[in-house]
Amino acid sequence: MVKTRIAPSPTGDPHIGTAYTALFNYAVAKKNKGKFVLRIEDTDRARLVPGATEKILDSLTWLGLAWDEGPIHQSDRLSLYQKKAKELVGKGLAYYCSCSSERLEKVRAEQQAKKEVPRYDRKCRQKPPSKEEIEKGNCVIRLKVPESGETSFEDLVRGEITFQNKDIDDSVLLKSDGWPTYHLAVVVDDSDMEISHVIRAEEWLSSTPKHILLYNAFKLKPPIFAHLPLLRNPDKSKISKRKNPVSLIWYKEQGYLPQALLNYLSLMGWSMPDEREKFTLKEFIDNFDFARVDPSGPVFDLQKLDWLNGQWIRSLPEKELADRLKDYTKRDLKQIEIVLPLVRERLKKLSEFEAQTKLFFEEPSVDTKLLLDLGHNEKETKEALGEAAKLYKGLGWGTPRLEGETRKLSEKLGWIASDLFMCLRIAITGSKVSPPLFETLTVLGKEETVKRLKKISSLFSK
RNA sequence: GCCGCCAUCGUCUAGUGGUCUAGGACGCAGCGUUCUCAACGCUGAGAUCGGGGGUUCGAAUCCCCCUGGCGGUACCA
Repeated sequence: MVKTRIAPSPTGDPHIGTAYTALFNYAVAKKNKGKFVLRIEDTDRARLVPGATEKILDSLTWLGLAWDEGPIHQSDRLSLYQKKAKELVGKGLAYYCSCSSERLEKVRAEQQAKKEVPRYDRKCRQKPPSKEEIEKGNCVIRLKVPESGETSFEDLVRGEITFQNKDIDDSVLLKSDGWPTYHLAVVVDDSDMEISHVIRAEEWLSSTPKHILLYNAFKLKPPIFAHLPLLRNPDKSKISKRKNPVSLIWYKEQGYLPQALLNYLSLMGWSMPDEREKFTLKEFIDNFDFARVDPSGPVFDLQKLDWLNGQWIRSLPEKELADRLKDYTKRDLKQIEIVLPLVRERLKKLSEFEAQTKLFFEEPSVDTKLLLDLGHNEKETKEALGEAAKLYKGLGWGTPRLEGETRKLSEKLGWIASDLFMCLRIAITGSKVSPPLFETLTVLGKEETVKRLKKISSLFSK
């Protein structure tokens, strides 16, 4: 059975890269009617952030990437890793090391000074620490990497990849605090959980041979590997907080739709056979194929995400959109539904809704200078606003009639129609930019419209 | 430094030896529509396919070298 997993570390806010990797893992699992597992890799006790796990769960749920198993916490499996590490020592495939981090640093510094490759000098591999030292508990367990030969594997994205064993360090498997490193835990867990495809970011590519060596040491069959390209900043470096928003919480707060984010992420290093750019998660799953994954690292482009989000906002059923909007505004569902048709095609992100619709619920402040910039003096402007108020007061409400009558008024006043429209727009919305004027008035209502016009009119002297 | 991965418009990409004087999308510019802004439609600018060698009748596509970018090189993941 196909089984994939997403294995984030709770060391900070849920990361866009986690969503990216999760998406591909999810797709592979679903396409093959397999399972998608969530595992929390919380073995680094120093970097643990309280509450981070919950946020990761929330984010994946928000995205709609539901896991079939988990969340499994590595911290619940501590004794298993310890047992496995000792098992390797017993078989002579790993060894205890008592070197202090100070010594390790010193060795590294010397190697670098001599322009050698910085890596563990294998002191304890030659001369193991004494039983007493081991019992004191300050030792780590290291993998005994073969001194010659090579380790290779087939990557679904990149083909066959080979490393020389002499280039591989004797990595720490079990830290002196008794917790496993990533390398040990990932192999123990992926095999234990019967993960069939390890789909992860490219940054793991160079540690994969260590993992293969571990599978060999345990006499286990390695899973299939696929290393996804790394999302990049505009300067091509690995995507990071400093240069790009990376927190999924930010994307949610901004009002990106999960469908749009997932859709955009699918476009990173992958394309539909027919080059369609807007598609659903289901369509992604149905069409997914590793052969279409491009190994080069794509730059994450917020502008294109914005565009795609706008596309999704416009194509979602109105009811569903209104429902989504509830988290981004103080208005209630009924209010949202009334004004939504007027702003929907102007929205790129849900967070913009509040600012764009404020004028319907609260009287805006109006800068009279904007009105005068239209080329009519105070007297003419006051007259126009007053006449409009008078006209509307006795008028049956509705967009076509409002427009028709306002056009007539512009002739009567001697204004260019578009200038008068702009004048009314500013007086009523406080802005030179708004939804279509008469539709806005229709929704605003006669009473409020007349009230606002009168008020602004009264601001000008005769 | 060493090891590995990668290399088509600014960005995301199509392209798997001939249909490519390289197609689409975002962004940008212009035009149209129009009461503003959007949305929408059309047009345009924008890539001698990183460079150099091969292979071949023929290369963006295959091979080699160079260059460049990125990642790894932790008792972090």
